[in-house]
Amino acid sequence: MTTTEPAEPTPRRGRGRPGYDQAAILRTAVELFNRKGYDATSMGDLAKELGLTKPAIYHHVTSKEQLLSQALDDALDELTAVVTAASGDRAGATAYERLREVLRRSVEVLVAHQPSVTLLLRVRGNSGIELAALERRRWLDDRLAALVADAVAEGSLRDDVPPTLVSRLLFGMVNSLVEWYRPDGVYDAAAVADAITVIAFDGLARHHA
Amino acid sequence: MTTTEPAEPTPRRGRGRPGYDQAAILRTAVELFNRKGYDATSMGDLAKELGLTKPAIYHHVTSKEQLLSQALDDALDELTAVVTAASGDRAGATAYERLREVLRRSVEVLVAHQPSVTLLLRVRGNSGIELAALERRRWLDDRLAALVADAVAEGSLRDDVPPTLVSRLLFGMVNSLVEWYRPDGVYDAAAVADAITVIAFDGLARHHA
DNA sequence: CCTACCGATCGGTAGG
DNA sequence: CCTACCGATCGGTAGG
Repeated sequence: MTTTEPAEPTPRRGRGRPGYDQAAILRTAVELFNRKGYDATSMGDLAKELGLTKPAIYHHVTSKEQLLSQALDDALDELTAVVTAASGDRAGATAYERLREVLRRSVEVLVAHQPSVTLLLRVRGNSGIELAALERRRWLDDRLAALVADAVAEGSLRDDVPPTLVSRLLFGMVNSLVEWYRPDGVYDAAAVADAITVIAFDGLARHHA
Repeated sequence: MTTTEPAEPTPRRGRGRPGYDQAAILRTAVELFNRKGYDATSMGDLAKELGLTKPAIYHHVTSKEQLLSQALDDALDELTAVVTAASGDRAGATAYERLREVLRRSVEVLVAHQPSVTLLLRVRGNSGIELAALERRRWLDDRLAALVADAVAEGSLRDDVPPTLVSRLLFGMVNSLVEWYRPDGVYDAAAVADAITVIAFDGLARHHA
């Protein structure tokens, strides 16, 4: 199990206790949620990780679910921005170009917001908050499927594979990022986006009919 | 939330109670684990789903973790068989052919054993059983990465994308199956395997340099 | 009266 | 298989 240092306390404003703010607690909470799972993470675990007592956390945060909700909103807001920017035909951009763009920007979001997106992709719908997040996710998936269908319709993508299947697999590949990508590793977001684009559009095979 | 009927009780052996056996309880348990998450599923939930009391379950099963362990073993045994069959060069088969084969057979396993594989792919390492499963998974991933590297080395796959990245993305795409594939849907295992193979090796783009 | 907490414990529920 | 429970721990809150 990886040892993780809690998010840095905000720079001390003079004398007194370290003083976490809401954002720092959220970062540590999301990291724990992803490492152990949301349900398996107790507020006591979070307190220990932060070097606080459990009641002290409630000085900054109203509930465990609020932490989940904020992380899910962060991920969903970012992904929604990407999909919205790529949906609807912008001046002169083909569906194919917009699909490439949404793939590239999705990878950037997954890399820049990996903790919250990871949490989002693991939501099961166990509460109202989770169900609402799943509904927003479905909206995103529908937009992406429509974009793929548009690219097939305009003739830039092959039409011998069902567009819905292509959409699932394409973004399944992108989403798998959260399971293995490490920001301190050898690949940056651009390298991953390039690899995905090459695989998806040009294929890996060197010689084929 | 989807309503799910519990696994059918084994055919009654005459008079008396329905009489679940271990396998039927395991099926229902795994289905619940996947729907709500392992930690969020209580043995009471499982009892209600089966129409039994909580203690009655322990007549058939020794612990909640045992149910998890059996499901993980099922998934890992199946995937290991696929990878073992494809690893090491069999008579006359190129790495490229073996890679295509392992992709196709992986899809078949994911479809035929979706519940247990889904559970496997969500394991976080929260217990000894989970850590052992993660170790077996890592072994599989290493074998798959080696197979991709072999295919690049023999010249059948393009070498301008890092093989480790290709391996991650390829099996990320395959593994995403567990998140959306429905056995009662329009696509069978062969259709999905074909789509993955086409995307991965030939690419989606219709015209490219 | 503020902030940033603490020690102790609440009502419920977990797996067994 | 059920009724009746256990040791422990859950998320959250009391007064100070």
